[in-house]
This record gives sequence, C-alpha cells and structure tokens, in this order.
Amino acid sequence: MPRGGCCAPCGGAATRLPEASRSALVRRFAGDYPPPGRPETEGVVMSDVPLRVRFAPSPTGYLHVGGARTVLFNFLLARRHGGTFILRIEDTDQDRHVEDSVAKILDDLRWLGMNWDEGPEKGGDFGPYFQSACLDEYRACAARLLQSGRAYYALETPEELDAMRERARAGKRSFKYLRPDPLPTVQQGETAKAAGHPVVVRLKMTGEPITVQDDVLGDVTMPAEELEDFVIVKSDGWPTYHFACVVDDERMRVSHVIRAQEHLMNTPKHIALQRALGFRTPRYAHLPIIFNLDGTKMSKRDKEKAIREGRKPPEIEVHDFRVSGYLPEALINFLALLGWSSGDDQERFTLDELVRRFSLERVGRTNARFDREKLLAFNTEWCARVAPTRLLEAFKDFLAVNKSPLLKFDEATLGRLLAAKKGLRTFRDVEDSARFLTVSDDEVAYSPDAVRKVLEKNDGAGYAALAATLTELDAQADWSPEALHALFERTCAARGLKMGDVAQPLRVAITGMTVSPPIQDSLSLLGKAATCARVRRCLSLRESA
RNA sequence: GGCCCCAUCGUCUAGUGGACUAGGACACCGGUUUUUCAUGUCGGUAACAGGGGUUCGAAUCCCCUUGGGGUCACCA
Repeated sequence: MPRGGCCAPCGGAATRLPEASRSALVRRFAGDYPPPGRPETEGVVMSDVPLRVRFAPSPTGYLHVGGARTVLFNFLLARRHGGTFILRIEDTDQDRHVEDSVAKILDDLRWLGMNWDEGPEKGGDFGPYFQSACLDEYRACAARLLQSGRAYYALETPEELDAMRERARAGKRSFKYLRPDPLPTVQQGETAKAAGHPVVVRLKMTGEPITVQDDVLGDVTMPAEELEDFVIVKSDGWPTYHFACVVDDERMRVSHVIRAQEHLMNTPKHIALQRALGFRTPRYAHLPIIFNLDGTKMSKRDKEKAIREGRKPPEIEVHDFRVSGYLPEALINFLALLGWSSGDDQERFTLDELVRRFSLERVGRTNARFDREKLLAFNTEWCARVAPTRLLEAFKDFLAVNKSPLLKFDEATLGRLLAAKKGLRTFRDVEDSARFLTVSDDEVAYSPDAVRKVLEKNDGAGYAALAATLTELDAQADWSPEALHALFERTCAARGLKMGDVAQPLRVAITGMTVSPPIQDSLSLLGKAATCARVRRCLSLRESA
C-alpha cells in the first residue's frame, strides 16, 4: 500500500534528497543501463530478471473482452514462468473516471479467474497501484527531466494547437509539433504557470530513430521525423498516460509489457522516456487486435445501436457474457485462441492447460475476428463437460447477476433444473426453460399455435390423450422423474401411442408452449398439484372456447 | 494523407523450402439419434490475394501491387 508518497526510482528521492544525493541517484540509474540512443534497448537481460507483468486498465467502465484477452495473455505468461501478475489502475484522467468501475473490473477479473498477485486489495511491495496516488513521484520525475534539459515547458494552449492542426489539414500537410526556438526556460515556464497560463511539459526527443524489439512482431523502427516532442505533464499537473505508465513500470519492475497492437506506436515514446530517465526497457509484445465478425471495432456503442434498432444487444464487455449465461471457462478458452494456438490440433483447454502450454512464440500477428458462434459452441461443450457442482455454482452466479426469479428455488431444485436441461448452450437457455415454474397455475398463457398443432389437430386427439393421462396422473403417487417416465411408457404401450402423443399435449398443458425440459422432469419439477391443476384448466379452457 | 503492422477455407487457425492431392475447430450442407427445444453422432462443401523473382523445388524466402488494420490528443 502507499508507503508514504513515493517509493521508487526517482520519486521521493528527488523531492526530498539534497542536491548531491539526487544526482548520485540519477547517476546510479543512468549508469546501470546503456546510454540513451543505443539501438540495443536492453540494459539488463530481461530473461535474467524476475518475470513481472501487469494489466493496467483505466477505470472508465466495465472490462472489455479485448482487455480480457490482454489480461489472459499476461496472466498466462506470469503463471507459466512463475512470475508475478500485477494489476494497476490507470486513473490519471479525472474527467473520464467512472464511478464504481474499479470494483466492476475487479469483480469481472475474479469471475474470469485472473487473480492478481499485486494490486488493489492485495497490496505489494511496489505500490501504489493506483496512479492517482503517485502524483508526487511523477512530479519529481518531471522535475528531473526539466532540470537535465530532457524536457521543457511548452506554452501553447490547446486552442492554439487545434488551430495549427486545422491549418495543416487545410494545407493538406500532416501536423507535427514544432519545437519552439528558443525553448522557454524552466524559469519562464514556472512563471507562466504561476501566472495562471496553461503550461505543459514536453519530452525533448533526441532526433534518433527508435527501434522496438517486439517478441511478437520483431523489430519495428520508427523514423526520427515521426517522433515529436509529446506532452508528459498536462496543464492540470497530472501526468499523461505515457509518462505515468513508464514511471510505474519502472517502479514495479515490470519485465514484460504485453498489450494490444494499438499501443505499438506508443512504444517508441515510452522507450524515449525510459532512456531520458535512465530506466531499463522491458520486453514488449504487441497482440493482434480483435474485431467484430464484420471487421468493425468491438465497441460498447454497438450495444446502444442494437437497442435503438430493436435488435438484441451484442456482448461486448466481460460482464455482458456473464449476464448472458456464459461460463468463464469457455470465454477464457475461446479468447486464448484469438491470437494464440497450440501448434497441434487441440483447441479445448482448461486454464491450467493454457498455463502449461502458453508461450509468446506461438502468438500470431494477424488481427482476429470475434466469432460468437464459435464461442457459443465452446460454451455448449464446456457446460456439458464441467462437473455438476461447478455448473451449479456458475448458474447461481448467473441468476444473481440477473436478479432472476429463479433465485427463489433451493440448490437441489436448481440442480435438477440443470440436469433436466442437457445440451444447454447458455444459462439463459436454462432460465428460459424454467420460466413455466415461475408463473402461477392460472397464469399459464397458451400459445395459439401450440394449441392448434398439439391439442386441436385430428379432431382434438391431443385433448383426448390429455384427458386420459389426467386420470392416470391423479392416481400416481410417486412423482419422481423415473416413476413418471415409467408411467408414460406403460400408458403408451397400453394405448398404442408414441411418446410424443402423450408428452406434447401434457407439455402444452403445463407450459402453454411446445418446448420444455423432458416431460418427466418438467412434471416432477412442477409438482403433482400444479400439474393436475394446469391440465384441468387447459381442458376446461377448451370447453369454454 | 504520413508512418507502422498484417495477409492460408465465411471465421479462428496449423504450416518455419520437399512429408501439402494444404490439417484442425466453428459455421454451413446432408444423414442419423430423440417425448419438444437443444445436445450427441456420421459424412460433405470450402482457402494459400495478384504479379514478379530466388531455388532442382515455394503456402513457406525477397520485391512490387492490391487489400485490411493501427496510429497521428493536454484519452488511456
């Protein structure tokens, strides 16, 4: 937990230590690592260093599935090599901060089984794990950069920059921030700031190209002209993402940064920052991006759009899948295959198997599309494969997050419901199949189609069968599925009927529909009294019609 | 548009110069099981973006074209 301000590379030290010790500190860090500008980025061979990875979400809402895949790969690498998995909250943008989102993200991570070793609720020796608690440290690092001339105050206002961009666009030129000449001095910057002028700090790029050595993509070199002096401290005094990220990664001794490919162009900036601060450069691995099946970005806006158009909203965030009745085992398995493959024909993996088999070498470079049909198929398989106790546990979680009316049933009943719904694709199927249990007997609504097709057809053959069955049901004492099944087999044989001739009318009578769990299970779950009451009502409705 | 990344069935992918008449999974199509829905089960259709090289030989290496994507914020 926060150990009194700053703990790390430059933070507390730079603010509190006398001048001499500070420069000694700086020298120590600069001296441990290669000088800036060397294409070889490793000052330390990262394979000799303890493996530490992190997932660093910003608290702007629920956890996105793409994020989940990133967490998974980080988690797998850490577990595979006995490393440490860190969770860090990147809350440097007060404007975008969404209430409760940290709790929600944590909750969904736990649901996925992505347990972190250091971070919120866990603590650790390299905190704080919330960037908002590290302001002093960022300030100190910025001060150091300013003192050493590696960064400078810039006085343009956002409006001025916008105007410059606009002009560039009008002239069909690409915009690049031009370093002021002469540079404002630290003194001038500070004076302007004190006078209330919006002032930012920018990193002074060295004018050299920077190569990212990526474990997935190989070497990627950014030409020097593409690297501009970017902002590291905003005018509100908070660090930008780049700056906070680099300082935190160093403090947390992060050895491997695994993130989506959309961050690739950020990496040269981060490397520049590391060199300016004398930090080491972690190993990088950029993951392919996940899109919708149609190639568009998976965005939570898709949900709103679908609702507006009267369609069922697609699952976008991890929480959506949880609410829709997916098993985390299936989601994890599916996500693992988006960018990684085992190399043989195996596609079904438990988390433990993934941990045993995962390696960055087998991560691909091509963007992937999120195929919901395949996920559904995986979920179906996982529901059939998982132990009944586990299925029940997950089902209860599903009912809880949905505040389902089925919550009123005891565990034994829920277990029977699950057992009766073999072949379930999602928990939503089970909930749907149990709906008839949650309405009162005289509220059963009869689907006209069902009545026509199953009861009225052939001069009311269905009604006749139903009436005959009712007599037998009245006389039946044992209401277990087995006994009921035996009863129906006897009646079928005795009356020369097929099972469907008996089951379908009954099914319609007790549910109003043609679909329900196997008839003996449906009746058993409903109970004798309700069953007979519904059958009588169904029969009487015919007479009154 | 500049820069960067990528390119095998509809989708996820295997494939690291000869074992490829290109393998698996999902989807799809057809058969089958079944008291409904769904499962299950059996079989089938389906791909190396195009063009140049290199090589005895290329899905695999190189170049170009095309296509897709990312990024160009005081967001992360």
